[in-house]
Amino acid sequence: MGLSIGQVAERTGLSVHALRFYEREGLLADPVRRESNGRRVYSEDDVDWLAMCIKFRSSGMPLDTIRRYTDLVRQGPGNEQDRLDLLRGHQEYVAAQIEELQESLRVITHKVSIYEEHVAAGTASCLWAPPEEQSDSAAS
Amino acid sequence: MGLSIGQVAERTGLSVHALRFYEREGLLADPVRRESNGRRVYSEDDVDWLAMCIKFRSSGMPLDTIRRYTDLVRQGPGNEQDRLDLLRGHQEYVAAQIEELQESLRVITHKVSIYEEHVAAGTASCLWAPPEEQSDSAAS
DNA sequence: CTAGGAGCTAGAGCGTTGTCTAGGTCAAGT
DNA sequence: ACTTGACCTAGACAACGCTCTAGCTCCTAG
Repeated sequence: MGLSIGQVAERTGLSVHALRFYEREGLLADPVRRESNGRRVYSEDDVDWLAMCIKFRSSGMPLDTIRRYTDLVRQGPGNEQDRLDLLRGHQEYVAAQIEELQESLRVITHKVSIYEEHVAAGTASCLWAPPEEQSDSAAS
Repeated sequence: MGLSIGQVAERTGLSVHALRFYEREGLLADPVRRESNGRRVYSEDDVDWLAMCIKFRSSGMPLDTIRRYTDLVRQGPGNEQDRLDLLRGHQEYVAAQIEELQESLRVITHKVSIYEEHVAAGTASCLWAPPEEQSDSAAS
């Protein structure tokens, strides 16, 4: 039931350093319990919470915003609208990111296909215009 | 035909500081020309190249990698395979990012919908379990 | 003639997100 | 008894990607 920081590091993929750092930054919903000797004891709930933080982080939510969300949760019931606003904001942000990446991917894939032809044609490269940037801007 | 740094900043969205920074970092395919008085003169090609750099950056390519790509282009024809490898690597990276973001978006959207019900039900929030993290991990 | 604005270089500073070090405690194994 | 390994705190350091400052030169408009 109680997990050491090392165990939590192992299952979350965060380093023990990062775990302590996240705690200092106030990203844990409730203060981590301690053994008599001062060592941290994490619960499964803590791990679940951390997993959520990691999802937030990996989708580009700044630690600062995670902290604000955490604060709302820590304050308890009554601010669900605020949490919802925050989540919706991030939802839109992630959706926008996906859009942008898809657009970038199209561009990159286009460049890749041009180089593929180019390379497949072997020495064809030597036939291209010497001013490289021109051939390249033609490629993009 | 020749653009000042301010004009380029305006059309690329980069700051003049960032433009000089990029140049110092070797991200420009060819050295920017200068007026007699030392001021930079950019060509349309430079702007195109910068636009490509921005696409790379916004899709998560580190400046370092952009520099490597730039170096390849600067070296001229003959290394198309290397360029292709680099582009393919980034292509995969972007695709993976999109996947991850889509997964995150699903999770977030799920949380949002739970809070929406929650909020729509008005004071229903008060009916939920006081230990917030539990209700929340239930929500995720 | 002078003030403003844009540009220049070199280099310092900064926000974010960790990572690492120093110096120490504690428990278990040999 | 001693070593090893996990853990602790406080705080220094680092990578990345800019951003800003200081101190200067130009050009143009009033």
